[in-house]
Amino acid sequence: MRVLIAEDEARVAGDIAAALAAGGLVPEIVDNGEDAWFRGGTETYSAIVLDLGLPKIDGITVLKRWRQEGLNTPVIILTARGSWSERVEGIDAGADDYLPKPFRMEELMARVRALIRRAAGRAEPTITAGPVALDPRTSQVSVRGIPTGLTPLEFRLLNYLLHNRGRVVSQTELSENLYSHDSERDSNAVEALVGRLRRKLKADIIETRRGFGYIVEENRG
Amino acid sequence: MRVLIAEDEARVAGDIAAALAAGGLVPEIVDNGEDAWFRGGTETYSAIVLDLGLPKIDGITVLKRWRQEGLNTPVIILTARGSWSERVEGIDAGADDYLPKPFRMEELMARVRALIRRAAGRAEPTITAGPVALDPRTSQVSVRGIPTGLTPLEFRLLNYLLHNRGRVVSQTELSENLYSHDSERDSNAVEALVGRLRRKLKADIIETRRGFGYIVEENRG
DNA sequence: CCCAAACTGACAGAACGCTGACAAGCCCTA
DNA sequence: TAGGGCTTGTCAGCGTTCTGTCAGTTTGGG
Repeated sequence: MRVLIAEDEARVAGDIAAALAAGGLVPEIVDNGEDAWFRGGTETYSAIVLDLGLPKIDGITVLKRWRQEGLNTPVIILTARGSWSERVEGIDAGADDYLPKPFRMEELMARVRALIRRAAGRAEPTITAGPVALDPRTSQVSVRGIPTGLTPLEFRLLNYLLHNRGRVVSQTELSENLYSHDSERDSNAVEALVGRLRRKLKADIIETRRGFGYIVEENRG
Repeated sequence: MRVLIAEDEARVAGDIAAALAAGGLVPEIVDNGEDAWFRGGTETYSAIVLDLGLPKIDGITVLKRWRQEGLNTPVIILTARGSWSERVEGIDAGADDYLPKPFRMEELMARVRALIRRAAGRAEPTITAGPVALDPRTSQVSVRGIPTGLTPLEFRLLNYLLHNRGRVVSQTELSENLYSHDSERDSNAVEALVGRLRRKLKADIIETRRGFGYIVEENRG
């Protein structure tokens, strides 16, 4: 049971890590938003403890990106004392719970455990678009019921598009979200990727909006 | 600013209504889940206060149905004291905020106000003029409800005109805003562009002010 | 009636996106 | 460590679509 701790104050992070470890969990610490985003998006954690005041990328932004990418790991955010707006914003951005600072360690532990327990029971519904079904739990994609093997990158692309159904997603947005950063200019990597994905999903669910980007239409049967 | 209160205990409902009214909001009370679902789905409210323990249909179910129907009014749920699972369930079901009972009335007021403010911030983004509707979120334009495919430049032109409704926009202003740099003198690119756009939007929303420029009249009715 | 401004259709060069081929990088196995 | 398979970025060629320009026509104000 790995738990990601995104907290820039080393002492606080250390305390949380110690408490979690004492509870049988495996803590990992990052101290800035960029690392948090990357680690959270690429590794698998049972839960994430996210401080909102992070260097480089702010916590809310990190959370929003995760949710947009389809990450559904339970996230508990640590908010400044009495900052009500932060809490609402956090919940809007997809936080599962929040804890105002300062807090007692036992309380954090209780909530983290509760989240993990819940997440274990929670069945994330598969996302579908036409004949394509994506199951985030097993990372499996099937077309007309037939399991289809996708490469990791293809899967991330499809996942992102499905989580943003009904919206035109530009190539820049895609490359920003699929690759950690330093988007290469003048590269047709995304085009090639889309082409490969289309060939594997025989279904024609990804439309091109020339000059705008790609779109998966909202559920049509 | 109407607010729906779904709460079966008459005294509590009355208290909330009084507090909201004192805050300049217009409260409406329903005392069971069925009415809540119906009223919430058919009337327009700025926010909804939803007790989870309702007769006939349980609050979580009502909330889930609303969200499924696409209702995106902010909802704040009232949960039983210390019932952690209810809160998580509520958020999963689409609640924007929760408040454990018992609560101080000021706190409820603060949260309702925060939600309304937030909702106002994410104002409905589609801009309309006559039968033409432009949705920046999806980069889609529809005329009389029929999606209409525009090229990137046509889209930018329409977008600019709609953002400047009721004002005459000169050709130079347009070419300065549509093209990144040095507008060509002696070119009728803009005229050609306007012509193409007009043909696609069968509607006659772009008027010519000979010698001055173009204008899209302010929405009336 | 005159003339400039605006419109329209045709056209060609530019921009865009798709595809197949290839190669570099990576992981696994022998 | 070498080799094979898989993944993914790059490149070049191709067809499609977009868009500026031109030429000819229409419109509208004075």
